[in-house]
Amino acid sequence: MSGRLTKEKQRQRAPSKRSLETRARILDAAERVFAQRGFEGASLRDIAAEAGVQVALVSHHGGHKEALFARIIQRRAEPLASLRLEALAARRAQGPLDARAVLRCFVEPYIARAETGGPQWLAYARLVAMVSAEPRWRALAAECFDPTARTFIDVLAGLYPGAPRAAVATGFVYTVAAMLAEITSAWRIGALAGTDRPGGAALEAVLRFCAAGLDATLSGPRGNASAT
Amino acid sequence: MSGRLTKEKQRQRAPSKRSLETRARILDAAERVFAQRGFEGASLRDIAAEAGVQVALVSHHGGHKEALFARIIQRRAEPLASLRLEALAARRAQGPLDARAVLRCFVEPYIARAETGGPQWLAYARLVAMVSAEPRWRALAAECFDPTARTFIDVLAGLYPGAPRAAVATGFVYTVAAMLAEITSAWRIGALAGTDRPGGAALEAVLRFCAAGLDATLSGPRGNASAT
DNA sequence: GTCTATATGTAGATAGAC
DNA sequence: GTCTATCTACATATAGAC
Repeated sequence: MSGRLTKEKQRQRAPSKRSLETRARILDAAERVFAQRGFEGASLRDIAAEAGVQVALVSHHGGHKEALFARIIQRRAEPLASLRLEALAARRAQGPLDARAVLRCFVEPYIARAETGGPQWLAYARLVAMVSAEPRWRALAAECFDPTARTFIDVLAGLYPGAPRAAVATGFVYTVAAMLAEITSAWRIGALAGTDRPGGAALEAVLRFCAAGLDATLSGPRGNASAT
Repeated sequence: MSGRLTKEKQRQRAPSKRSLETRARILDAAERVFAQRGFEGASLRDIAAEAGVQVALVSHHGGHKEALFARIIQRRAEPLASLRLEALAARRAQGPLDARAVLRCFVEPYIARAETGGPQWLAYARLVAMVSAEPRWRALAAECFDPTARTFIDVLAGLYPGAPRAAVATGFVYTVAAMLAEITSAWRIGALAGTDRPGGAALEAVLRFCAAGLDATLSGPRGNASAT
């Protein structure tokens, strides 16, 4: 009897290698299709076709549509959060922080993967932009992104003791917006400029803009709206 | 015969007052519903219900779904572009420009209406964020937003003669991203900060952050990625 | 201009064979 | 775990009465 139970447990807990590959293929396909067509615009049939499997398999591995979407966000949000927090800890060990260094720990893991991590990370970047912007995903965003965001806001607030926490949060959200725009609107920058930027410049561009913006927001005199 | 023709033309070109009101009600309803549920998530039935009319009437006034969406974007994009260009011309007449003054001419007409112009302008702000982010609306964005954007980029480029145009375009796109984030992610800023910001601070927050970021991007030495 | 009615397609979900 | 087949619901769009 115990032998039979163990066997059943093993069957539940150790999916075959083939099954795991299929599941990953489905999640990757869903990531691309959701990113390209939006949540409502992507049908399970599109996703199945992209993954090269039958429609029913998508439901089987992904659950219902909304659960599938949440699973995709969570799948990369967790390792990404770890990378950011590890970068912050490592940088802290090296010496005193400034705003640029803190922002770099947040931005760099994301930009580096979106630029060179292949189409999956670029697709994921689009999904993050969607989740951050649409109120529909408020709970998902809070679950996946807020803990790390709070940590970074805390650290930044520590660098500017006089600044109100709302101002720190504002600057942080603008930074995230610029970072997401860098990824999802690179085409528009190219179209408006008429020239291509050199590859690899994205991280430096975001850091330069946002570190200066944040510093002006948090260290300048407060409440003195200029007349211009 | 000419009398009959004239009468027909008049019928085509002078819709009744009631018709115009119905059309506006439909466009307003569509603006809210699209903003709340996204393009694909909003059904013509939802829009009809929101407007208090029959489904077929939405098609009649709005055309097919995609045309209806484009119409909504265009409806406010045109007056908004005029407001921005007029503000720029007026400010120019007052004396020498700096980056902050230029950005203010772009940002202020939008932020002011999104903050105090009622739910329609807030809904429209969300739609602009969608159009700016999703590749699907690339052509619409180019048509509605690019001419004004190019004008502002030209003016900014004139203020920083040494800066590459790609850098100016980058800073401008980050500014637009921050402005849109201010509108569509105010809830998130509040959630992360734990406190509400004072009303009316949005314009000043965006200007302070982006003017400093732009100045650092365009006036600093180029190509010297710091080690931190 | 506005309504009712409906044509036609496709969505998400699942039951059940293998 | 995977596939076939199908259910039910709702989408867009339009024809035609009033």
